[in-house]
Amino acid sequence: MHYNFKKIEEKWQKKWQASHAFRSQADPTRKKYYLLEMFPYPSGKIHMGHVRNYTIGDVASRFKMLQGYNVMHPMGFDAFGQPAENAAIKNKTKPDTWTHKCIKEMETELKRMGFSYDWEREVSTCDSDYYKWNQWIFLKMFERSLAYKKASAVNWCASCQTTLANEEVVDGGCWRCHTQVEQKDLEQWYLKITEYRERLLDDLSRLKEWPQRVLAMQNNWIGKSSGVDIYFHLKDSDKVIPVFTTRVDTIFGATYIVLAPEHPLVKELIKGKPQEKQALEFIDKVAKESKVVRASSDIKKEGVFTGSFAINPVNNEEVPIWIADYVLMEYGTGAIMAVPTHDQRDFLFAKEHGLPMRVVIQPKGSGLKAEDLTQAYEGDGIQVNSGEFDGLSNQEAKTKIAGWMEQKGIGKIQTHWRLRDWLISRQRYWGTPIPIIYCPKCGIVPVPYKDLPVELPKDAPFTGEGGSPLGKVKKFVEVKCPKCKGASRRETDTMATFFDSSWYFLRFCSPKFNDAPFDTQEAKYWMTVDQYIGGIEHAILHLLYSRFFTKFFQDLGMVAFPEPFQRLLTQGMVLKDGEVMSKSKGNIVDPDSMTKDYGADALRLFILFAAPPETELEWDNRGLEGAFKFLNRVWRIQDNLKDKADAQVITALHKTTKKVTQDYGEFKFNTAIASLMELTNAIYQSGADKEVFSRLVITLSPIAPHFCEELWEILGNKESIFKASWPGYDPKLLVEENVELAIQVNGKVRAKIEVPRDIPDDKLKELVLKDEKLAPWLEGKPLKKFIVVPQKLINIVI
RNA sequence: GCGGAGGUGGCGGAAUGGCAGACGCGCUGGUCUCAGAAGCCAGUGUCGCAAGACAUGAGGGUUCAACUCCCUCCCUCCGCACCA
Repeated sequence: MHYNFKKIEEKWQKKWQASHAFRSQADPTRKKYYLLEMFPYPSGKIHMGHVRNYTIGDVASRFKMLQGYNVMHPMGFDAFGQPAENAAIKNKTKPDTWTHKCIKEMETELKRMGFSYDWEREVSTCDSDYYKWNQWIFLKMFERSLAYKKASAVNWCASCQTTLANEEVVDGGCWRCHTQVEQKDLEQWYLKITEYRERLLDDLSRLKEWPQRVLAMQNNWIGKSSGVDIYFHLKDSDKVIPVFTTRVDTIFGATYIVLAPEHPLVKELIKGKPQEKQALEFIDKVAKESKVVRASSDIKKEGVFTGSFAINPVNNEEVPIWIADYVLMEYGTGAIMAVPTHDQRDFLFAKEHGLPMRVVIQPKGSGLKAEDLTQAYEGDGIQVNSGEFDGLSNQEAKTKIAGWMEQKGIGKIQTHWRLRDWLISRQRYWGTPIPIIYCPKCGIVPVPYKDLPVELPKDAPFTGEGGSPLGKVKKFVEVKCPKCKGASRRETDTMATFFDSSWYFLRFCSPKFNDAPFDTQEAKYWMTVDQYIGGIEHAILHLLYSRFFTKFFQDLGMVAFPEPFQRLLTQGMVLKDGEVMSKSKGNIVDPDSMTKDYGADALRLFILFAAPPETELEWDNRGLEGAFKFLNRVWRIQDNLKDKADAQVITALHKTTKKVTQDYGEFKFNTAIASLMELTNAIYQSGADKEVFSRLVITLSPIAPHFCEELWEILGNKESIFKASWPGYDPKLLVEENVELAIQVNGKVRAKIEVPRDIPDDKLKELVLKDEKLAPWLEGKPLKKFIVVPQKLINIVI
């Protein structure tokens, strides 16, 4: 017979709810711990990824609780977004109705897992008392010119019928539906995240408890590169083409320059030249290629001559101006100087089109000749053919040439960034309305703060055709201008949902606060988030935006810290048969059905035991059964308690307590569980008393909370186990009187010996050398060394 | 190409200079039972009857001692990328 998990889990879930067991309140006399897991999109059902994410968080949270911290562990819903609209169209319902139904269902499933959330702090981003503050933040940004509107080529997903931020384009496709993204010219709202790029980059160094790879990805994404803008004058006019380079040391080897086909000067350069027709054809061809195709054609470098020339400002040489597909308009200045001898791409292009080459960097101890090169030399060396800079090391020359060019006004030290401003307009209904009014007289007018929230009309028509439903709601669109009271039109785009999630961790500090997005006093106590847990897929998007918002609040004087998340854990994915679980693959394991068969505690135990939190986890039904078996094994201990446990078991208990305490703190739950299993095995060998069993139950409780509450009660305790305190361990009890040492001869184990723990080395040596098992190995050979590693092993070198 | 994480039994994984494979799954045997299930006990890296030999992606090195440190290389996954 197994323990009655169904009854026990329901019982304790009810008790926790009734007693507000996980309610959290600011208390300056206690040390706080803010534990947060990335809140879910309310699809209606939780999946194994959620279970894993939230179980890791729950164990950490309950462990901190037992250690006496004032823990805040909130949960909410990232409730705006497209799936609600799609569901509304499909099921002929409203996004609002559908979302709230899903939230209810998901709450139920989360509660069934026994997670220790403070539900009184719950927020849903689709409620107007949440999104009102999105609008408030937007207006604050607008006042500071951090929110602005501009016309530009934007990423457009034809399937989702909306624009996308750069961060939302993955491999040239929409992050949601993978449809190839098109470029479209539109006027859209942006947030000036680029104004924070320097701080976003520099402060990465503060994030010492973030995974390296997340830091690396953000660093990559922000993409700072330092170099020099060099001004090339056109030969036949006074126009200037700036080119950007990080290798200014190679400027004397620049034998031609290349523009991106989209470069604004190109049309002028080719006008009336014999090459005009050919060039236009080429530009047209490149324009038709998608970004993906253009990036993938990495062998052949195609291009045409414009017929025009420019002047290299360092030596007044005439250099031809080419157009090529390998130069990108969106990076640097959209134009490069080409140094075929010292850049592989330029080398290939120059070979292809017979362009001149000149060596300007000579590697130490060799004599490179341009005509002998089979590839570009991109390493360090000594400057040659570089005028007054000859003989310098190229690294030294880099600084000197840059300074010299600035002085002569022919170049400027420049930094280029990959990060672009954040496009937040979405042509969708189910999101936060952008609080802007367009007045024919006054232009762009922000909605006054007193008029917030701009509520989403609940009765928008959902047909799935003809653009955003918001545009069809007359009473929403047609408004009076707040300034001149004239007839005006309301913005019908909504905000990207990543806006909503960029500050929810602050809202949790004071979820019902009415005067601002959050109560600065509450935030002062609770923030920063001590531990944040979520999927690696948010390494850039959500985590970058949240960092940006936090810095903005810092500038508003609302928070005093630059970074929101102290420590970050990115949990690995849950796989089935080596693949990500997905509907299309039909390999989904539903957590809810697993809890029905084995209970939430067994599911929690298995998911933590099967792999360390950061690595991928292969789902294994038999592993889950094993976890259930272990719980039953622990359950049966209560039937055979004796009056006093053996010294052996006491030692095992203290060892386990030490190990579990350490491992929980470091999120090594798999080895913590292994240690608890070892203790259980030891108890099966020689029995436990009530004290030993009680401590086992407490140390297991963060992982299997319902199960342990029940045993705790059976053991005669009146209060919840989570009111108990975390057991310590006695270092004196960790060591046994006798220890077994391995005896190695030349590094190979040949015998074992049991000796008193503090035997002196000379006694030990005497004892060991007498050991008859070693005789065959030692016979007649002189002893060179006798190494003792205390309480572990002995190595005899002969 | 740049950056990050990895490569250990049949499987998930443990060990961060000190007895490789903890713990679990699976498998084998025993016990209990009329029988089965569950439970409990024992065994289980490979080769070998054994003594023993060989084993942590490959090869080299440092060390009394290397999964762990150093060098050379291979492979897998992830992010960025004709980034000038």
